[in-house]
Amino acid sequence: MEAKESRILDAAEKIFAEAGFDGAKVSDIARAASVAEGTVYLYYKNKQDLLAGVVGRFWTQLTLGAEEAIAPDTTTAIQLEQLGRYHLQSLLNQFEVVSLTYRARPQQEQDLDQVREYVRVFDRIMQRGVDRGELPEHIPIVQLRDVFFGTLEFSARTLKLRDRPYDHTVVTNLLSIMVTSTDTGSGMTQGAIQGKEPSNRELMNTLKAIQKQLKTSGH
Amino acid sequence: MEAKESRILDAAEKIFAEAGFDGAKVSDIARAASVAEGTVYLYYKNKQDLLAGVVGRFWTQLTLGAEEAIAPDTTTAIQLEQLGRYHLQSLLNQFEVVSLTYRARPQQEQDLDQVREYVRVFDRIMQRGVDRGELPEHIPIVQLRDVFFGTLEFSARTLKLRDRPYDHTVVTNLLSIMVTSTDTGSGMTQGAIQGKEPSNRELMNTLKAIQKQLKTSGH
DNA sequence: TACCAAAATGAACCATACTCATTTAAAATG
DNA sequence: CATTTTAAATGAGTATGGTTCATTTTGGTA
Repeated sequence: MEAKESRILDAAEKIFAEAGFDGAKVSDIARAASVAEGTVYLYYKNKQDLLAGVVGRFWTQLTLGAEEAIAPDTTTAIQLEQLGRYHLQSLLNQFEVVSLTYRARPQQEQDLDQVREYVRVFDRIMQRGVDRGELPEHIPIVQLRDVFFGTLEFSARTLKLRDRPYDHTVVTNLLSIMVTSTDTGSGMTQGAIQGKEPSNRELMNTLKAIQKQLKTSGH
Repeated sequence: MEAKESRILDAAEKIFAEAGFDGAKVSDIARAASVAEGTVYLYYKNKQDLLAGVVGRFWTQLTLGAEEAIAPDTTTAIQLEQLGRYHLQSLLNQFEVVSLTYRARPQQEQDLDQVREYVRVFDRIMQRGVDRGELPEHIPIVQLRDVFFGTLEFSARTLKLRDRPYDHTVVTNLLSIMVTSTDTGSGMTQGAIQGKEPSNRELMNTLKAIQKQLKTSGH
C-alpha cells in the first residue's frame, strides 16, 4: 500500500526533526507510523535510506512551493526577490529538516537529485532574464547561483544562531549586490548592453568606477 | 600526558576523514592511536565529543593559517582576496574534515566556538578597512560576511561535486560584486532592491565628490 | 472454501559505543 | 630504597539500537 509508505515518511520526518538522526530510534518511528519495526525495512533499505527518503521528499515539495511562489509575468528582479524570500523563509521555518540534508549526503557522494532539481528554479529565472534581455548575454549563472544560495544558507544559520526571525533585508541586500554587479559593465560580467540610451544608473556606475580608479591610483 | 591526547586526535581525524563519522569505529581509532579503547573515554566524553575535538582543532589551525596568509600592510581589497583564496583552498583541500563540521554541531545547538573565532578574521579585515577610510562607515559587515563565507562554501561544494580544482575566478568574482556594492552609495548600504534609477541629484553629488578628489590628489 | 503470493510482524541477532572492576604506572612519603 | 597513595590505562563485559528472517497475517483468485 502506498499510503503506508507516506505514513512512514511522515513519522520519520517528525521523529528525525525532533530527535535528530542519531537520537531517532527506528522503533520509535515504527511506532509513530503504527507499523512493526520490520515493516520499515520493506520500504527502506536502512535508516540512512529512510532519511534520504524524508529529505528527498522535502526538497521536492520545496521545488513545487517555489514555483508557486513566483509570479510568472513579472521582471527577473522581482522573481528573484520572490524566490529569495521563499527560500530564506523555508530554511528558517524548517531548519531541522534542512539540517538533516547534510546527514543524507554522506561523504563526498553525489548530491541529492532533488536538491539539484530545486536549484534549477533559480537557473530558469535567470535564463528567462537573459532571454528577455533583462540580463546580459553571458552572465555567469552558475556562479551567481552559488552566491544566491550560499549567502541565503549562511544567513539563515546566522539568524537561527541569534534567534532572529525572518529578515527581509537579507534578501534585498543580496539582490542589490547581485543586480549592481550584473547590469553594470564594471561588475561580474563585461557585456554591457549596447545600443540603447544609457540610464542614469549606468552613468552612475561608470562614475563610480572612475571614482574608484582615482582612489586607488591617487594614493 | 598531553602527547597522548594529540595522538588520539590525530588518529581520530584520520579515521573520521576516511570512513566518515558513522563508519569510524572507536576501536579503530584507539588502535590507530595505540591506546586501549577505554583510554579514549578518559579524554573525551563520547564519540561525538571526540569529533568536536577534531573539528575544533581543525578550525583553530585554520584561523592561524589565515592570519599568516594575509599581508598586514596592504589594501582591504587585497586582504580580502588573500583570505578568499586561502579559505576556498582550505575548503577544497580538507573537504572531508570540513564536512565533519556539520556532524559536530548537532541540531540547533550553538555553533562551534572555533568556527566563530575563524570568521572574526574577516570581521577584522573589514573593520580595518573602515578605519582606514577604504570602506564606508556603516557598511553591514555581518551581512557581507554571510555573503563571503556562504558563497565560498557553496562554491566549494559545487567544485567538489564536479571534480573541479581550485578556481580563482570564484574569488575574484565574489570580490568584484562585494566591492561594486560596498564602495558605492547605491549598493548594499542603501538597500536598493532592483537598483533603482539614481536621480540627477545623486549623479551630481557623485560628480562633486570626484571633483573634490581630483583637486586634493593634485591631478 | 481452499489456495497462493505478497505484505507484515517482532523475536532474535549482531555490531559497536560505552562502562567499570582490575591492573599498571607514577608520585609522594618516610 | 621500600612503601604507600594517587592517578592513568586497560579490555572484558554490558546495553543499546539497527538489521534480519522464520513465521504469521492479509487480500485476492480459482
